[in-house]
Amino acid sequence: MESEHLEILAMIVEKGGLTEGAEALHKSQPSVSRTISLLEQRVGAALFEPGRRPLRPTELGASLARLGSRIHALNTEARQLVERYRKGQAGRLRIGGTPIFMDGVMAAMIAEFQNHHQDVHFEQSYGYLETLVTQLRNGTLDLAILPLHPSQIPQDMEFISLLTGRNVIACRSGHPLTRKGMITLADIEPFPWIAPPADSPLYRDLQRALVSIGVEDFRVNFSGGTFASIASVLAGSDSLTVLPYSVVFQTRKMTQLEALPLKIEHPNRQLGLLVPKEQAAAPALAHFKTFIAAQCSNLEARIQHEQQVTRRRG
Amino acid sequence: MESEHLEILAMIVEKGGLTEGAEALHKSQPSVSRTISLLEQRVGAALFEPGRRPLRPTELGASLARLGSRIHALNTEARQLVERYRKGQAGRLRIGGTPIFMDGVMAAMIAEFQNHHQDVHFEQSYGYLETLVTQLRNGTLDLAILPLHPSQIPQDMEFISLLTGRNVIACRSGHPLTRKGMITLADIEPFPWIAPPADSPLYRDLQRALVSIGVEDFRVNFSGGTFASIASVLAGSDSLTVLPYSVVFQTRKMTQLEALPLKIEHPNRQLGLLVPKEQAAAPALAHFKTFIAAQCSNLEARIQHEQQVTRRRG
DNA sequence: GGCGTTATATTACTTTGCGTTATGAAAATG
DNA sequence: CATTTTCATAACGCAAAGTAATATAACGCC
Repeated sequence: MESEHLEILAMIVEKGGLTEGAEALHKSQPSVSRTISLLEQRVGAALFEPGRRPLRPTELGASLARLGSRIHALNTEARQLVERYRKGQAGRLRIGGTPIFMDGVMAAMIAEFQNHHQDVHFEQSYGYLETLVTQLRNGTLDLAILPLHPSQIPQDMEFISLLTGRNVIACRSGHPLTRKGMITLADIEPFPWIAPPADSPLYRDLQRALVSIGVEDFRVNFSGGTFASIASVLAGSDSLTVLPYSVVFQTRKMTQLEALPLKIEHPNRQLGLLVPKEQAAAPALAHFKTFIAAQCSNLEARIQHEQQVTRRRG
Repeated sequence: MESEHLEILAMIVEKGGLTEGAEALHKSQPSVSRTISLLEQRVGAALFEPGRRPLRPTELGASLARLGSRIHALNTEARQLVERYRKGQAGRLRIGGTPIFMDGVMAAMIAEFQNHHQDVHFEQSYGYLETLVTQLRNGTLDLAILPLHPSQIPQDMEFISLLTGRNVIACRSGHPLTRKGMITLADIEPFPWIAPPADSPLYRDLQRALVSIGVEDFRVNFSGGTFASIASVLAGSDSLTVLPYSVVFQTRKMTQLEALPLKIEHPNRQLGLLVPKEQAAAPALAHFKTFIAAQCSNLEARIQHEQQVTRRRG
């Protein structure tokens, strides 16, 4: 017994006649007539009362029609799912990236994206360049978010630059150092440092940044945590750390952080979005890419604007 | 998008491969392979990760497979329904008959039948010869239960005789008359009568029976009710009425009734089962017919047996 | 009851798609 | 790197579904 036939039966019963049913199914009347004949033959019993003009189903016919109707509903659901998937309104995006930036900037943007695309399901994970590229290649990840130097972009990948990778020294708002105009090496010296995970690019950034401003020896009193723990420790102490400015800017209200007005060496990298150069990417991915690009462009503009204001004031 | 294809997809995902899936579906591997290709083409997206040997579904493929699996479950349900219908274990039987006999004898037998055929649904109604035959003819009834004289059997109907239509005078057990050996006309005279609905054959039976034993004028103190109300009134008073003996016999424990040992004229009729001479009757009907015939034959035997015992004693 | 209208069944024929076997290609396995 | 396993493709026959044209049956209406 074919599901298709049950659906046809259901439509005929619903519409109350072969002719109307055939019309609703965009088929000819003889076609559905024969389908019913075939079905009756296979079932071995009449599905419609014989010799009745307003074609009325038998009990068995009505029961089968109910099942057919439920099958049809599921089929419709499948069609709608495909439709939404095609439009990028449904599906699954597996996104991986460097922990601090994912937590500090992307999470909020993903939330905003889901306000417009409710049925897109995100699977977020963390990682650095090598693992991310591997995962992108073997298809366990749909896109990666990470800081990258142009020379590091793999041949088989597309990199969309989102934000300049500028780092800053971050501290709690109200930190003693924020009250000073010019900050010297000696001013910084007393405060302990929070370090990101030792295998992260940000950790190397921290080292190089401190070297660049002359700090040779620094005391680390917290390391290895995620952004949430770093932010908490930072907000509850006078510790310092190095963070992407975008992260500080985006989360400063919630985390009570601010950036010290101290130029530190920043690596020549761009925070951006890495995806395989595939043709068969999930439709939702395209939407997400343009959405994130727009959000980050907006964020960059707000950062620029604030810097101009600060410069004028200072 | 065809439900059939979704079912195939579901099976492949469930079994974890084209080969196993094809086997489970009793099809060849190339066949299901092409079905999936076609489905992917129509959907416009990959349903399985490309270039993977233990064929793994994509997110979309898995979602569609879940729907396909539910469709398959419904299809299976439909097949099982048909199967049970064929075996007479499912379906609907619309049964109509004369009220007293339906309530007094048939209802208990239907209950017993349903112990063996749980999914057979009964729609019971009441009526007399004319309406019943009409309903059988226009297909709003599957079978009728009624008393019938052989000459009354319509040409296009089959009549299965179940019980002799013998009537008795019924009263509550413990009624004053039950203590007498021989009952005379004068004994009966003081008691009021309960009459069945005036349009019922039983009402005419009552009249003729009383005339036959010489009662010319009788007092009716209750009429028109169903068997339940007749039985209640009978049990709660010293009234008399005329009932088929099978009804009294079958329900005497529950209703506290008994029959007076008084021969009354009984019409030359058989209580039986009337069905149209159709070829396409519901399979459950055949089962029901033989079941009821057996039950009634059994009932008749028990009645016969009791009569012999009573005769010997008296 | 005969008659027109309407709905369904039937017929004849074409096309589509599903089934098969045989065979090739690609990925995993050792 | 060879072997095995698993999937994709090709070629072809057949069942079934599509069509238009037409016959037939049920219903309603004088």
